[in-house]
Amino acid sequence: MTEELSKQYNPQTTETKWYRTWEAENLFSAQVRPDRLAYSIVIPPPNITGILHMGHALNNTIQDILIRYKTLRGFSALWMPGTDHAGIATQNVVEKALAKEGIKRQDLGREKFVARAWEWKQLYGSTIINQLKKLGCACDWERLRFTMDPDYSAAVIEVFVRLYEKKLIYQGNYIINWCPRCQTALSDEEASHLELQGNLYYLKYPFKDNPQEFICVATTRPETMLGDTAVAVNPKDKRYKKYIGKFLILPLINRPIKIIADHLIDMQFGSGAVKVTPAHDPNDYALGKKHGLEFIQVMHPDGSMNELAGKYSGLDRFKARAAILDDLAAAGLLEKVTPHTLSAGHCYRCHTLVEPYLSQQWFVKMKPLAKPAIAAVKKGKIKFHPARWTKVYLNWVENIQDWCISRQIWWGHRMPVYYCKNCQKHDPQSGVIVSRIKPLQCPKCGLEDLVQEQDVLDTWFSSWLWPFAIFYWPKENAELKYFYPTSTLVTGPDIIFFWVARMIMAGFEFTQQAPFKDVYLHGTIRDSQGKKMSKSLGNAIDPLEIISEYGTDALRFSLVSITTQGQDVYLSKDRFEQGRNFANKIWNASRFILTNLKTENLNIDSSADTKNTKNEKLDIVNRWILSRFYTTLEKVTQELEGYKFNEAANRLYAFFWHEFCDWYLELIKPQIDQKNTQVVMYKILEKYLKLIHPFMPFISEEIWQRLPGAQGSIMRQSWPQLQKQWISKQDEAQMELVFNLINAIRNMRSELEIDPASRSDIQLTVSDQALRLALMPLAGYIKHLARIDNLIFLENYIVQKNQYVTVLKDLHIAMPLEGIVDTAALLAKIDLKTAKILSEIKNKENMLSNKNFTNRAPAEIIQGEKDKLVLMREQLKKLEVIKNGLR
RNA sequence: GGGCUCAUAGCUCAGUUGGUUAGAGCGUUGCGUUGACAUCGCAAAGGUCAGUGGUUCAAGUCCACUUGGGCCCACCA
Repeated sequence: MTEELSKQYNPQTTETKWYRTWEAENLFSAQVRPDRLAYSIVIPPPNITGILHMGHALNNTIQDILIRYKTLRGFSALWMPGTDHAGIATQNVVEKALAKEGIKRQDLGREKFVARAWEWKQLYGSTIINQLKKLGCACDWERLRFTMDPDYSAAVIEVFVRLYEKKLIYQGNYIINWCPRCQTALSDEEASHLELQGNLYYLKYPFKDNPQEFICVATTRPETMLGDTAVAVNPKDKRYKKYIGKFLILPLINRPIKIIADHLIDMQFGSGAVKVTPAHDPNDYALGKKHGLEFIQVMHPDGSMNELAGKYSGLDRFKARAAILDDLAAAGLLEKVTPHTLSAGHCYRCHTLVEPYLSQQWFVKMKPLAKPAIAAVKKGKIKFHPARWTKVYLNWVENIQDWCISRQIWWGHRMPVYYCKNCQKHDPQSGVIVSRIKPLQCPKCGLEDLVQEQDVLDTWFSSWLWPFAIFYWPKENAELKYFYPTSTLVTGPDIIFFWVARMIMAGFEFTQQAPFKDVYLHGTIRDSQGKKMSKSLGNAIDPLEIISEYGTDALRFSLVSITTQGQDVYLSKDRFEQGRNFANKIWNASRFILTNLKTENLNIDSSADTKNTKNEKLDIVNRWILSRFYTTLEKVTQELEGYKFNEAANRLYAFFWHEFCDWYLELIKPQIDQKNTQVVMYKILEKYLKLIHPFMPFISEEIWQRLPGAQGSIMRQSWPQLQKQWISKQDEAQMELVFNLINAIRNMRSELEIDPASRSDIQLTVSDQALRLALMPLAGYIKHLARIDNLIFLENYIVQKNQYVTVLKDLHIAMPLEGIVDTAALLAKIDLKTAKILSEIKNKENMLSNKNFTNRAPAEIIQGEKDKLVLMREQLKKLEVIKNGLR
């Protein structure tokens, strides 16, 4: 070793060094290689406004594990990176920045505003990309895409035009979710329903021909009453039957409205009479259409009341509500107010209460697109992991509603729709032109008076093309052919509807294929209270802070080790200590191995473990660790293939710490210069580094580079081959017994409070001859780790005074007592053990005397139970003997 | 209203198709020694597996219900 290794692992210097090297050496780049199988993942593109949070950290760590693992397994593994323009989110951020300068977006105008947004994107849009690099992500950065790249935008336009031509896109006047703050339409998915503590207001509407009499209606949104155009009752309702067809006077506005009948009205709810506001409520809209009612809109897009709201015009909707209630109360028309919980949509970007609003928007007809997306999942062409999400997905796709895709913002893909002003004079519909490129003149009238649609497309209308548009679809090309369909999608269940389902639909519609085979859905990261971790709640643990405090590998390992498949993650900061300590453990074990390695011992090529026939040349300790290593390799491989990342991580942790370090390295210390031991020790470390590399890329590379046999980056190595011939249950069982023996002796010493520095003598009685002969060669190990001077093997136990004896299966471990010993305390302990064994024996006896059990249980289970009983009885007998010895 | 999910050691959680005496990390207690590691080692304490009932030779594991968390979907105004 030319360089001293420090006592502690220092992640900071290591991480930046290796990430730079990997980038410089182009190790993230995946090529189209016909000689290899392709494995590909497209990143869920983070918003350009995004800042790395724990959700990203988990999501991208999992993807990185898959990519690094598949690369080691010999796939041409591509991780496609990119960012999302995030229409509303980005527009809001840019507007906020402008507000600091005292500018509104309207002051700038569309063009200048969009220019400012691009500027913002250039400045801050890759923040998250740099943060992903700190996480160690092995993305092919040269292929970085953005949802508003020119090619990508062309794909979006292409898709719009194709759907329009198939009549799957239409324009119409409907009630949509409107965010009065963002001043744009939202899709149903973008309006997240939150429970609100509100009131049910009972309003009295007087009859037109008899103003002394009233019908009472119940509403949660009294301000919309200004737009009422009817009152509806159930035709079967005896209370109101006689009034159907009569007129009421809408208070405050004094407009006559008709009483209509519809069996959709629930007689039980409220007063049984419903005010109908077709322009401000989706149900009322349907009623309005059905009964030919007038649609009166009383609100501006910003949520304030408009000129049709009479004296309330100009008031914000909530102020208008208060004023209207006051006025109704003053007029004696507010019958009562009862508390009422309701759930109402809130803008998923700014959390403002969404207003159902009648407006002209563009929609995608989803039912035809859903068909193949349903079939593919049902047939298992696409699999969800964990499978329970399949049901959630299917439930949504099978009940899919049309998708409102137009947004009244400026940042995004402007719709490829043009209006001919001339044609629209005669008929609004005939003036609509949908075209891939801006037409110079109207194809119908030939005039050049064309304007482009102001609206942009929903951000998700570009994201749903991600898996193929990222590969320059619709252009035919080698990448698309080779890497698409992609292999695995890794994301959170919160965007199954927004994104996953729509990608599946787009995949089938535009490429006739499923865009991916597996969908792995990880849990949501929550704080220790179970709340979703988010910046706005102030409960977030910043991954970058964890990286600088504990290291990236520690962050990654800790996160993954607590992510049970699909289960939410409750996180507190101290979890990351485990990862940091583990990295340090790997570091120090490697340091120990490397400083004790005699390179001349290593004929790397003729490594002992690859030859099946040389078994007997290795002693059991080396055979044992090889057996354990290959068992670990086999299981970890299975677990990674099955997306059980936490199980793989915890297995790797337990193997390295408790088997390799705690037992193996301690056992071999006295024989560390022995050639076979050197080879095995080195080989295990070398292979282990590859297994841990997907989880902890930095430390594994750092140590890898210090191995005498290392050539090139660990990223370019291959996953170890499983050598089943090394897996030996017999060797494992024998070592297990040695460990139990050592533990028992340590335990005795601890119980007897023997000075740790001193050494003891042990008489070990093993009646089974074969076992005795097997254990005798291992005496050296036992003496070494249990701190024993003289270890004497006996065939038959002889009761002796002044001995402390423990029973382990059918072994007797006897230790001479020296000095003053609290015999009473030892006896008490033995009594406790005796009592425990007695009750267990009783249980077993009951079990075995039960004919139902002996008749029905499998033979090997019964035999196992019998063996146990025999062993227990032996133990009991021995405990009795020991007791007598102590007295 | 429908659906999903969770309840196991003081805390955070594992526990594969039912089959040893139910595990880990952290925390706690005691002791610190062996040719890497105090971000460490050794030992110990700590559990009626939320409750009730059922299926079974056998239930933490399967079923039903109950209680208490969390989440999603749905147009009762």
